[in-house]
Amino acid sequence: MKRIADSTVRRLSAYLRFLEESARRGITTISSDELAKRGGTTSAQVRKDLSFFGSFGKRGLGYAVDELIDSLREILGLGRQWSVIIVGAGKIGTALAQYEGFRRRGFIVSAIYDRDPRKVGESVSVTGTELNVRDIAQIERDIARDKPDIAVLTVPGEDAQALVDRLVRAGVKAILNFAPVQLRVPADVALRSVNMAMELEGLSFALSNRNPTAVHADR
Amino acid sequence: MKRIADSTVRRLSAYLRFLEESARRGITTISSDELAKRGGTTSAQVRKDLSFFGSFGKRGLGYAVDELIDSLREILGLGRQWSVIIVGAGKIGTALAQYEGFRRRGFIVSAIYDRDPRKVGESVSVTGTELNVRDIAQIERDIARDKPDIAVLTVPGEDAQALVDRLVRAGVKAILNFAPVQLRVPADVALRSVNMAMELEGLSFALSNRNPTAVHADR
DNA sequence: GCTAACTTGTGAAACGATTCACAAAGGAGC
DNA sequence: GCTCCTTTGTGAATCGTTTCACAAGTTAGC
Repeated sequence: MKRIADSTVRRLSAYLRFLEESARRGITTISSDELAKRGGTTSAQVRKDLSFFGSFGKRGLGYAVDELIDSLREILGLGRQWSVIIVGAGKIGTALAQYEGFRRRGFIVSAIYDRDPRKVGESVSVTGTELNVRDIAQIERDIARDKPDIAVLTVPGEDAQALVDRLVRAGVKAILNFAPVQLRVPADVALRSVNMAMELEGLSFALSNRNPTAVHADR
Repeated sequence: MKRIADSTVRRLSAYLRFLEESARRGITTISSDELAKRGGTTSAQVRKDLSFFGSFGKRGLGYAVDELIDSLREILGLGRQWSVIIVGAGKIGTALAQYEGFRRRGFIVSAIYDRDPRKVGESVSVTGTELNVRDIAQIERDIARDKPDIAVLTVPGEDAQALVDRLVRAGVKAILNFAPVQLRVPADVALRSVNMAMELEGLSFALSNRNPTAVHADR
């Protein structure tokens, strides 16, 4: 029961994406080396990543594309649909709600919230349907009733930690945070943060230090 | 000079954010331990991170908040303004253009592009001003003339690599990618990627494997 | 059935990042 | 000036991840 590194999980996602593309092109078999080239890593890394979960290849031959896709989807928990709520109906929140890539991968946006009374009741078109913005005041009740799997947080930084605390208390076990702050959650809650200001600062640093520091990081 | 790890740069951003908050609250001095608590790390880590760039504290006392803010801004290259172009005027591109956090930190959106003729010419309100969506066809000419520092890529995955190649050929040295694909750039171009599908898959994995029993056992 | 060509799966080695632990330095009280 | 308390800066130890290197399994050709 080994702990799987975050970087490993990210690479598995990348492999899956490339495998799906390969399948669409009719490729049926692929080697760890081909997979590595496209994922920007090495064949040993690919094999090591997969070896945490079992052995999926055939020596001398490589991996069966369709089988490996199935295995990776299983490993990543993509064999089912996940329901997602979006907390914060600002520009980014509504843009995410409308991003069809989510639905395509099984992440279904089931509700969107804001605390601004002027926004509550407004209609947001989510791929395939329409959702009305709900009042954040009712979020605890809704969570108790609907048991969403994942909350996406797109509120101003000042409000983020207080909202996370409410979400966690209400029983949310996975949060994707877009607010530009460092959040604290209990150990049993999964948290990922996307901090665009931080990414831009990373680029700023790279541009300012264009010495040997070959910053070429695509996680 | 030693190569600075990506994780270090991210933490420096986090320290800076917390320091700015502390300054607003009137705190003038801070220890590595306080800084660590808030950044979710350890005091030794904080001191090590800073030690790559010099020695900024006073033994027995800690760090002067204002001085450390200045030093970090200098290190991260935030002592100047950076001009940013946004490539792709879809939902996410326009949402980012309007995100005022960028401007506040010195990242000025100077142009936004799309290839859809119906979008070209449309007006997008960027904090403080208005920008007209330009035709991607003219992006090489514009880059040669305006020399933007950073390009933010918010186009569909299928188009992303081809566009990156054009941007790189035109002389762009830093790219922030939002397309859900693994991009290749030359070593002298800084690249950061934000892949929301990958983040959601990371949460999916965490939710699926949270009874840490099923994950791997044998050998 | 044998050989050659290939590719996986995996211990071991190398590498890189984090944490430890402590000497050095600054401030406060007397 | 001396002692005590605090906190930095940093070499050394530790820990975790990546890369190496090779035995073992698979296919193809003859």
